[in-house]
Amino acid sequence: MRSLLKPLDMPVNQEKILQSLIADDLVSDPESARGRLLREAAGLFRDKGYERTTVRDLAAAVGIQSGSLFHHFRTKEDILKAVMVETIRLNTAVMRAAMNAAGSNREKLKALVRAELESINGQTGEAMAVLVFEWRSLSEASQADVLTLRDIYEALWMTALNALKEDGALTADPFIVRRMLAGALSWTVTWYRPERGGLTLEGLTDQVIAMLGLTQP
Amino acid sequence: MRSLLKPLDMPVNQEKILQSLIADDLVSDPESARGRLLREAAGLFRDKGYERTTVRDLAAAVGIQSGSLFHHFRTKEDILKAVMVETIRLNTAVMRAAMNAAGSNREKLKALVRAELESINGQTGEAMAVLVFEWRSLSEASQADVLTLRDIYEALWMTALNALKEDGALTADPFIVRRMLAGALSWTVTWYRPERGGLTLEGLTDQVIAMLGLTQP
DNA sequence: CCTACCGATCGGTAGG
DNA sequence: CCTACCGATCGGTAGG
Repeated sequence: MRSLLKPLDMPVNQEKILQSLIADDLVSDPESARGRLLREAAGLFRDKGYERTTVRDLAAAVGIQSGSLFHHFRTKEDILKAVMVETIRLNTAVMRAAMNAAGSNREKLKALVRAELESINGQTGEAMAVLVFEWRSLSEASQADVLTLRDIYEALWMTALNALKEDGALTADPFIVRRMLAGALSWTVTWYRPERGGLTLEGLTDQVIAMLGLTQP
Repeated sequence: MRSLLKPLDMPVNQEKILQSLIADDLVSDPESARGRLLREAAGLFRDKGYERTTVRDLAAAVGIQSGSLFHHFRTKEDILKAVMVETIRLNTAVMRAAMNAAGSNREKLKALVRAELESINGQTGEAMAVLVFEWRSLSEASQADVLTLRDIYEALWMTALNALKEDGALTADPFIVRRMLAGALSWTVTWYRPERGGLTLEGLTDQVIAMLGLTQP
């Protein structure tokens, strides 16, 4: 298994990052049977919720019989867990790349905000929403596993926010700021509709940064 | 039916507001059979989710048989809807009182932030969490009804934020600020644990206000 | 508010 | 990956 860290000093390139993760078997190939199922599952879980989505719904979405699902996954819950695990892995890699590509600490934070907004409102948005709204449906054992991955993801944010605090650019507590940002950015999935025109992702990012009231560099 | 607006020019007093709403039949008496069921339902819906909570769970929580539930509510979904409707009614009244009791526009915003944090992390917290996390489980018809009530609630926030914008104290867009605040404040239910010591509700409120970067009055 | 029960649907399995 | 099926559980009802 190659290192998750290796390709990340290159410019942000989601496709390259994805290919690298697939090669390391950290994320399923979206065109494999497993990959397609996980993508459909993310969509269904987000739209109907995990509990309302039946194994028959999942099977129908990829055109197989419900009994055949259990050839790929031991239980329905394993599917939920896989959606979450692969989503965090991909997003951690993307966020790290975005952060490393940025220069100043201020730019690093902006890159994180923008990347998280992109994750939530872009292609992986369904899966990100599942992570937020279906947490309770995960067994405690699975929660613990996913939390380990989430800690790595959150450490990225804390690195950027702590650096800004040390610079004196941030007055509020970095931990609190991150928790508030996590809620605020996740919540955009319920109201932000870029395709309807109006605010662009860049504009939304600027609004978030402006709201944080960082002192000028 | 007396007006929802009448008692709200007096100082904030949750108990008085609750009694007034009960008298007007807008909220169930917490000691009535219906009121007790709704409170238990809110707790179960938050802990297990609406779908995982069975009518047998609900009945057991108030010490009756599952068939008897349908004497009080026509369907399980009606229980979810009632939890949401009564929660918004109560919180709208409480928020309005908090806002009216405040002097400056800046103080009004702070009062709203504090009151919403109290709602989310206090006695009605379970029900507030249900409103956030179980929205999808509500039928479209019920969603429309609840949205009508939520619009009134949100109008309170927009009044306060628009006033600050006109004062020149707020630089960001009021609508965006409210959406971000809605997410950030709701999300506290997942991590903020005042009983563990550390940050008080007042302290948390201050952090939120500081984060908004309002220019000094 | 209880007893007794229903039709439907659920996640999952066996054997190919 | 399919066919055929299972035991369990679900929301809700009838009649008192």
